Amino acid sequence: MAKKLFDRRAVLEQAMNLFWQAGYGACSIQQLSRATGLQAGSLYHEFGSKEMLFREAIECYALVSQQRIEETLSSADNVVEGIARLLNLVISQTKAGEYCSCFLIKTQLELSSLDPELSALATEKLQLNEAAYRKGLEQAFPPEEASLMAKQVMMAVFAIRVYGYQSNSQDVMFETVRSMIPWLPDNFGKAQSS
Amino acid sequence: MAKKLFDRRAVLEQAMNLFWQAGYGACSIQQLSRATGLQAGSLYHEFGSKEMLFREAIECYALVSQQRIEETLSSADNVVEGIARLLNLVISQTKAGEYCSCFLIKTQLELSSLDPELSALATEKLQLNEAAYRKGLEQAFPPEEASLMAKQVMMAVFAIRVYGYQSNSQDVMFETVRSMIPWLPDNFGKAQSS
DNA sequence: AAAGTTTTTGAATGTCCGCTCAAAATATCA
DNA sequence: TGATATTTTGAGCGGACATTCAAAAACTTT
Repeated sequence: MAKKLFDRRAVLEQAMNLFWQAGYGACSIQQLSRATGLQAGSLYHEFGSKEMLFREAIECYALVSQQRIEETLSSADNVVEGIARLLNLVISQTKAGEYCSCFLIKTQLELSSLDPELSALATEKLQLNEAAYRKGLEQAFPPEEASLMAKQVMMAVFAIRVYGYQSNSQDVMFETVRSMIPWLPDNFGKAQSS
Repeated sequence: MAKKLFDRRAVLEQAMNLFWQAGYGACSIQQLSRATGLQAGSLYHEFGSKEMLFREAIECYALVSQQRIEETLSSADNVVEGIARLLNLVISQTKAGEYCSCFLIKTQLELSSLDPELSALATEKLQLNEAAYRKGLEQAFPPEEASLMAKQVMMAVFAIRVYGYQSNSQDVMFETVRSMIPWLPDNFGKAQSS
């Protein structure tokens, strides 16, 4: 049996980046072919359809975010420090040259009317993120409080992901987030980044 | 000279609703034709191109939001009450059957790569919203504080507009927003709606 | 009612879309 | 090396897209 000549994971990541940047609808098979180095036929042979490729791209993106949250929270001195570090990261990504928000949020908004099922997939993945925050927080706070705090974090992330298009000044966002989530450490936005 | 047979404003609003729901890319001229009752040729005769129609739709949406903010803030007992009322509205819209977030936010995210100019137009309009909040707040707070508070409001609105896809329970959002913006009135989310 | 002007129509145009498939290339196995 | 299995190719398919434009309709003015 002939072996595949490409690295499936690398191809998937290229496709993911393109979908993330351009959106599902605006991303043509030809563009995907160019970006991945695979011909159209090969893409279909490997992934089945544009939609199935997109689903895998979403899964890939969601897995990475989920792991980043879990690892950061468990490796930090305490949960609150970990969350501060994560928010720090989200804010710092805002100043990237080709800023393109969050793949899951973009998908949710783009496809809510056109393809509710795909939109719902993105929603599910975001809920997993929230659950990861909550789980971490429950190790230091009572369940009720942890749940509220997790929602605060999610909403702060959403706010940053959208506000990132408005302002190129991170300082403003640090200050705003700090005042919106009063339980962040005192040094939030003032010390190291990442 | 023959008179036009349609109500330009009504046509524009129908087009705006379709663009708002489906997005720029996913909205075909044929759909717009069906929704507005005008044939493709008439749409081009009147608006020039799909993009120009879209620009007018954005202007229309932005004008309405701007006016709602200004009127609500100036007619309320005090600015903080007015802002509470506006946040109340944004949260309550979340439970609408065909929830579709905010036209400006969706445009910003959809077109940031594909058509930066249109995306920037949406960004400008959102900045006008923030300016309206700030202007209102400056009547009761020092400029520095008013500016921070306006940013808090914007970020809360962004958060709600995105979180609206996650949860069908408004209570959660009321509580979260209240804890994120501590200066809201005590009855926020507990008294009347609208 | 006739002439003049603008609006409205909707078929036609060329482009790009997602997707298919027979043929060619390539790898593995006997 | 030859037989077999899998992957890769890329031209080609029908359809949907934004846009155009000559002709028809509708309205205003004379």
